Amino acid sequence: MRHRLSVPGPLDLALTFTCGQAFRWRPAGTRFSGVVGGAELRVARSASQGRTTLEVEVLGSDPGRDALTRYFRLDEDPRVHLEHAEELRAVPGLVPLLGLRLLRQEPWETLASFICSAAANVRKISGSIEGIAERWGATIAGSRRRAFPPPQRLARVKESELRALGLGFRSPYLLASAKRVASPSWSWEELRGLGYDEARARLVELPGVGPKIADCTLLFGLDRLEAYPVDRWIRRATRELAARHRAGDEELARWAVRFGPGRGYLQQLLFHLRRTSGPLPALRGRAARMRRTA
DNA sequence: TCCTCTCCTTGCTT
DNA sequence: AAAGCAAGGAGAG
Repeated sequence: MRHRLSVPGPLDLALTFTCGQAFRWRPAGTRFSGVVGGAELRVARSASQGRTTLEVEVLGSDPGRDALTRYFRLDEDPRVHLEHAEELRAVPGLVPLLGLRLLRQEPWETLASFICSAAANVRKISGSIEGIAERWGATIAGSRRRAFPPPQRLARVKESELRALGLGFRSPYLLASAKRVASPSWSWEELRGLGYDEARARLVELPGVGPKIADCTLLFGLDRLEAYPVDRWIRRATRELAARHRAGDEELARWAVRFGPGRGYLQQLLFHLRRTSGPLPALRGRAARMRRTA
């Protein structure tokens, strides 16, 4: 099955897939291959007459056109998220990153991925997630890749098996969280209905999940763009922008509320920018000064 | 309550 | 070759 999806606004596939939000995408010839749900997707960008199109080939169960549009967030132009953060236009190198699309990923896979992210790098996280899928994931018709296993499946593996995959100290956390999420008392739908603070508090109760991983799960897996995950790079970036070099993580997240409802997306741009381009200039806009105590 | 420090695995880099 | 580093969290002090 093939789909051709029209793309509003800029689109940079390499940036979207390698920026550290998702861990199952990799180059495949001139395209990118990724696993989403029960399908392998092979995607490429094409453009003609000023219109951009995303070409999607589906192997396995077809998510359907609407689900793909949602996953790749092609129902919006990413530039809208800068409307409440005009001062960020002054940050060199930020605007060219707007081709990065924040993906709407599946919450369990997102949670598991970021439990694996503790004190790891993107390459290691990808290897861990791919290893879990190869070992316990369902096969995909017509593809050599495998789906990411549901929590009920992962809840039945042994900690030693996770350690054998190289997950190290993250192994007991991932296993225990899988058991919690697999239990009947856990409901992602209920979580979606909660406010940001309550949903975050619920996630932090899971073993191996602190504020940062909870925010990543909310942002990448539950479509909550008000989440602003503060990791070591965003800590540096935001301290520099705010010119508050002693600020703690929660204080930085509160400061970033000024970036508006799309701050989670902007966090992703800042994360990439800070990693690739070094220190950022302090914001000097009127808003930055007036709301310094917000 | 909040802050700081250390430990926890692994593998690649310097 | 020893140390540093990588989308952190838990527990102690």
